[in-house]
Amino acid sequence: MLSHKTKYALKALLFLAQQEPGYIARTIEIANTAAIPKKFLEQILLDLKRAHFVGSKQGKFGGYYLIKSSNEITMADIHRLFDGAIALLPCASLNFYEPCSDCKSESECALRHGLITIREETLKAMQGITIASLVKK
Amino acid sequence: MLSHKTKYALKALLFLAQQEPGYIARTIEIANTAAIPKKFLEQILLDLKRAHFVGSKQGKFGGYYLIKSSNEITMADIHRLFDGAIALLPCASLNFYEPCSDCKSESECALRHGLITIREETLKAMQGITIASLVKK
DNA sequence: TTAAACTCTACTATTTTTATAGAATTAATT
DNA sequence: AATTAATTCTATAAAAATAGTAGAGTTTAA
Repeated sequence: MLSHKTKYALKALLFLAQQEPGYIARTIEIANTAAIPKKFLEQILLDLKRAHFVGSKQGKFGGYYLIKSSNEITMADIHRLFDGAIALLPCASLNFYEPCSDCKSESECALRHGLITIREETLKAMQGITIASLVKK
Repeated sequence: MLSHKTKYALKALLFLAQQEPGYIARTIEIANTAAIPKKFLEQILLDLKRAHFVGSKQGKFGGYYLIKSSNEITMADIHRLFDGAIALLPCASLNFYEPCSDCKSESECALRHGLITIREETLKAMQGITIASLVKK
């Protein structure tokens, strides 16, 4: 399941993607439209900025805007940024790999093979969904 | 990501599936082999029993055994039992459906469509992995 | 100089997860 | 009947993660 943080991030990106090119949206505007607690959204937008999905303009009349094309931002990207691994266990993860402490031999682990298959399919699906594809529907 | 509970449940089922037909395994035996805290495993086995995946024999020489064929127990089943919905949000879930409180119109929700697509693919993959298929590898 | 915005760090409250404890019950054996 | 060894059940506790809040600092336009 997605955390609220990831859900809020997606809603914020969706909002930004629907604005005119060049438009700078204030946090409060996004918060009100997308029903997100404002102070919580501030942190999320800052994280999105640090990950180079959005840009910001400071000071009066400042705000946020997309700097990455909405068809290059996938569900997988945002999930990984806020909720971490797509895989069901770290041992089956590409970006958040960690060996299991209780696993004797990884290559002989019965579970891992199945989890890798599931991760491959889920990742494929999540990479197929972009902010742009969501806006279009 | 899977909770420890779900991971432990899968390891316990994997253990049971690898025993001779008719064999009754004690909790402590499963716990030691699969590296699961014994008291935690007791709860898990009880849940698996209530969900009719395993049966139990009480008293001396009692224990647990599979009552469902290992090729009829899928990753999706066990995930749902312990970790709940496969979908990324309740509004996109089949078995744990709940409307979003902050969503005006579900049919117009941009996010939901994508989440349903992802759930369909993930579910398909998870239903394709069974305890039997894991044991075989 | 003021107003309005983002930036940053710290904190707190809540919920969920991960166990642990211990008494009660059941059944086989002696 | 007593003993032993197992499951069953409820309650509790400790730890971690999540969700949200507070407030001071910085930046920029007017």
